[in-house]
Amino acid sequence: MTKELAKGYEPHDVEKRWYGEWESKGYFRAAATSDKKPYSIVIPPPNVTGALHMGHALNNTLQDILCRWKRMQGYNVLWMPGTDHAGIATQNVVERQLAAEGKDRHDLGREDFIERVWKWKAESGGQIIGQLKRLGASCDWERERFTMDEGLSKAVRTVFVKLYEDGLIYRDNRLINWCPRCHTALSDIEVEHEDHKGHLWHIRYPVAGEPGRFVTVATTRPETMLGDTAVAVHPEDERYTDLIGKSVVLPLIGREIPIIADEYVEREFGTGVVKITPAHDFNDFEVGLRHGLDKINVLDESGVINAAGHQYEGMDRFAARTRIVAELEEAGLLEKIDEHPMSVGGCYRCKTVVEPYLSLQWYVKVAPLAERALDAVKTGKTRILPKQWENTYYDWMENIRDWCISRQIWWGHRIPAWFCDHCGEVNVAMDAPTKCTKCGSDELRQETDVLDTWFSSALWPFSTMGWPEQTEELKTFYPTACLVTGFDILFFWVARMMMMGLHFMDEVPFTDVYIHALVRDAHGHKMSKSKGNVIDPLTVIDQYGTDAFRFTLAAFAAQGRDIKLAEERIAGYRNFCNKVWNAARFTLMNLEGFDPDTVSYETLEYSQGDKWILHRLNETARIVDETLTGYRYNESAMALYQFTWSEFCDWYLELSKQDIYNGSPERKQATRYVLWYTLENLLRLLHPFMPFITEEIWQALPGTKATPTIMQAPYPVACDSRSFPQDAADMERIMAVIGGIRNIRGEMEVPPSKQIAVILSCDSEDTRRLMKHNESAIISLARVSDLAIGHGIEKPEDASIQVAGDVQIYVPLKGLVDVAAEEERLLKEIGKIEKEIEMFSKKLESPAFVDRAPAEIVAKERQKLADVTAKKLVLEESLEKIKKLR
RNA sequence: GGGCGUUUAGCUCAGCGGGAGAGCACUGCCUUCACACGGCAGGGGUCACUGGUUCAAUCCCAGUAACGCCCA
Repeated sequence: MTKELAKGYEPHDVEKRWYGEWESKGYFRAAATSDKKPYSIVIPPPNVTGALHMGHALNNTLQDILCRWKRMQGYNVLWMPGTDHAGIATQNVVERQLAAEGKDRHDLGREDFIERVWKWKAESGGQIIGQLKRLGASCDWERERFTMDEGLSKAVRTVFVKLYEDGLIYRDNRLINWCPRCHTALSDIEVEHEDHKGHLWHIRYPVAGEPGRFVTVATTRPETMLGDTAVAVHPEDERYTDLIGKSVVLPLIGREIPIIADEYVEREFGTGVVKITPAHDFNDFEVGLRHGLDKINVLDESGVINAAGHQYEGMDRFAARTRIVAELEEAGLLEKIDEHPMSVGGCYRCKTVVEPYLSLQWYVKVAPLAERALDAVKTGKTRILPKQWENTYYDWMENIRDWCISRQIWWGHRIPAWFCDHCGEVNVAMDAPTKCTKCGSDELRQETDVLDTWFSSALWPFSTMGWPEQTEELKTFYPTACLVTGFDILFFWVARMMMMGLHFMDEVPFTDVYIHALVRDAHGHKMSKSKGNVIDPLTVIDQYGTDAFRFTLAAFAAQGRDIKLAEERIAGYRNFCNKVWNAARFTLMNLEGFDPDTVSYETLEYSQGDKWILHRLNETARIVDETLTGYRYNESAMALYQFTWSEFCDWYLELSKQDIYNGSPERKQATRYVLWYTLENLLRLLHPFMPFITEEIWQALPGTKATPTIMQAPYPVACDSRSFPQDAADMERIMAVIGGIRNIRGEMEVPPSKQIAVILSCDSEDTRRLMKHNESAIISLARVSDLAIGHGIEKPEDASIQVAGDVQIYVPLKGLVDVAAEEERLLKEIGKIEKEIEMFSKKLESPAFVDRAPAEIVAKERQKLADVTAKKLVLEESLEKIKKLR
């Protein structure tokens, strides 16, 4: 039954082989209907242009851990995969290709361009799917969706029409954020603000009809003065009271504009006089509305000055700035230039400086939607974890502004609205109407704008399950169990899914939102191509294997903290994989001819060590269950790591050797059973974290398997019948004795090849029996040739001593070491103990502590002090004796 | 300007109201029949600073500083 395993773990072949097997056998498939309890997660759809980066790797590893875990727990698990059409990003990719051919999208025209994008997608889009598979992602690939596939497009149109009919979608001509390179509107959150060193230009505007009199305005954007339609002062600013109602003459242009008073003006800013440019500044736009000012747009869609800019027409906005400043200076109208730090908005796709731009766009009225989304979190229908993010969510939801959803690009869901050229009516419908619903004209033009990419993503939890059709999938899997994501898309995506889910499904889209960290480089910097500090997950996988990488991510995924990915840690977990592998090799080597099917757990007689490892295994299962339930991945990973390495390998495997090699047939059989049992359970516990190596080993284990894959084997649960706290505690006393002997060996530099004689003097009969009962373990793990156990034994004069609980350990030194070394060792040991004694004594001497601390705490401290004092006494006596030997 | 987070061993990070932990790195011994990607033993920390609460603070509270992030 058992197979030979290679000496070291070689991940690549194993990964490829098992992933292919799992996928082809349909183990990732979810049933639309099932008796099992459902558990569903929708993947945050990566951009179809995307390549796997650290963020994806973390995000998807965490989801896969949950899915594999829940699947093993017997749930009907759906992990819904797919990709996002990523409007602007994808259009940019194809436009860059065209540019390389010396063309732009207008050379192709809309239809051909879109066709070209589809072609690009078919050929090179979605490479990330293959990369997710290398990560081991157990998505139900047969259900893979795309935000622009037919079903999802229908969902998008349905939602748009319904929201329009509900009065929650409207058109308006106002200022939006405009990217002069992408030639499209952006929503507020698609603008990334960055601090820049800017300037504050002080410009003199001559007062009309009062030659020689000026007001000085301060501005960070002098070129927009071309569109000024007023200057404003604070109504209570005494410096300018007499000017209110008068006019100034706009320099360079000569247009006369009014001086108005508005409380928006900060008296302390600049000179207290500001220019008002309603078409190019968000605040000025509001002022303009209050005062009925004209809005003069001086830019075209590329950020070039238009005809309204008179002599500056055709100049780029930044060139115009330079020219205007120069000409103002020439005219003696430039008073001064101050340094001025300012925040500049950039397009989140291409980093171009965005322009507040006056245009007619479509909006979603979000206030009513936001209210429900807010309420759902406040009432706990959806939990956001870690909890601190709830406040961020509340803040944003409470201050939310209407969502600009139209984009002037071609790649995306075209807005289902048709304008009647005859009567101007806007017809919004699922499908192209043949005539105007108002006037019956057939002169209809479809809106050319497409929807914000995030509009379709907002529907993802239900559109992927077939909505608006009432499918079995929707019934079974909506709402989903958990959404795993980074905080960077909390607003872009999570908040909007909440709003749309509640509005259209009347239920939250997920009950938990788990927000994970951002992956940074080892120094805490954001990874970016320009900084050259990007670590490519695929390179890591090539180098260390998927399992090691996944385990690293899980171990780093502490809540509420960014991950600084240190490569040494990955190497450390690669070593861990190798350790698991070799533990399995050892176990299999010793299971030759062993058939677990013929052995029953109940009939075997277990040793102290057996019970200890069974107990620890049980505890580990309990901890993993608890921590994973709370999304405390790092704690699960640590518990598994410690158990595997420090307990199973370092102690149990070593303990088992003497029983396997020298034990009675019964002892040998029980040991083989416990080895098999522990390893088999451990593999299942580890599987969600390390899917490949666990499957590879599990398949090699002897015994009949109830399932064809470890993926479907039940996840271990802690049970009281396999909990042996007393035996485990006793075992730990044995381990302490072994530790004591090893300490002497180590400190005295006795090589492992040298066997030593040891005398154990126990303070009680109980302890003596325990030691005696486990003497073979002590002999074998401490490499003892001669072990004497008794109580009240006098310490031989030339022996080295160590104390473990109520056991004194004597190691006769003759021929091993010189007394000086022992003296030094004892002094060191006593030094350590003295510190402890001091601490406990101090505490117990304080009446306040003894009187007010809980009795059990005081008793505990007393016991500790007694133990430590006794130990010190023994060590001191032996130090005296050693000194005499000199 | 508003909000949030972080500060613990040389490095990367856990932890947390009652004797400071892990991995890597470091020192010593060891090619012990699973593993040198290993074993055993060991060194190393006024848990950022200042106050407060408490019998007891690395942990709770307040403030300070440095760094980072988000929003305006």
